[in-house]
Amino acid sequence: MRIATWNVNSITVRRERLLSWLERTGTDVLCLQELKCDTDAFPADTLRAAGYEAAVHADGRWNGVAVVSRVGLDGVTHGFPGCPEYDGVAERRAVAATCGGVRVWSVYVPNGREVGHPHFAYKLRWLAALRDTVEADAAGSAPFAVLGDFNVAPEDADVWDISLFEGATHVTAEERAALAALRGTGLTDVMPRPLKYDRPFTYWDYRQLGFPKNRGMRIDLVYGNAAFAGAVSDAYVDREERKGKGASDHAPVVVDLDV
DNA sequence: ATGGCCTGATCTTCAGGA
Repeated sequence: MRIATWNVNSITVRRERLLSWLERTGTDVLCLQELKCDTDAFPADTLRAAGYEAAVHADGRWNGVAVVSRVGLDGVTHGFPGCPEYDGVAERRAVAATCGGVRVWSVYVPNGREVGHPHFAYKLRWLAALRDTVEADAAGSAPFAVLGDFNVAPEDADVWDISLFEGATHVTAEERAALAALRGTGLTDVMPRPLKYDRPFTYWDYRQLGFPKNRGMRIDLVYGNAAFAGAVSDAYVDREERKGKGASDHAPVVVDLDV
């Protein structure tokens, strides 16, 4: 089974690229983030014609997540209990489904904006609530994974130059501790291989030639339980998809499983 | 990779992204 996660930065703009990419890679299950559309506007019909079902949790301008599968889609869960609100709004940042015997969460962790900003505290609360949500499945014997845009670089090596991140979000001890707590439920960081250079970055800013200069970050992660991680035969970042006009600023992370 | 942001809405200007 080929399973992947991709922050598409607008499903509306990325629709044709997405369809071509699914066909090119033969991906069975795809977790999507930052749809930037209403649930009604999600191209479910187009995907169905290509053989994929979709579980969509989206609310318009920002956020929005989905699980797209051609190997079944059961037990769909929109959001999770105890998910914190921001500014009184329950943002749509998580959706789960069981696809071909593998249970997956597609998550879009809040950005945090700046250290000390209310959004930063929200980000930490959100990760803590996610940890509580996945605890039972992570400890289970069935293959399970949380995939998505975590908006945290787990290690200093996961950004192109750590010296430029002094005081910035995405690399703080608090954010990394929240990720460590999540892993503490029994999840392993499935490290993808880069197709070029030495580190598997998944995001490059649109600005200032970030991609050509490889000023990237590894913030799109696959956290799998023992059954999931033990079945991984390959994992890579598809940086080819970051190239050219009309690319998302994130590249897909692809994982092959022997299940 | 052949370049020095992109997206959607509050819509020609701005918030948010990270």
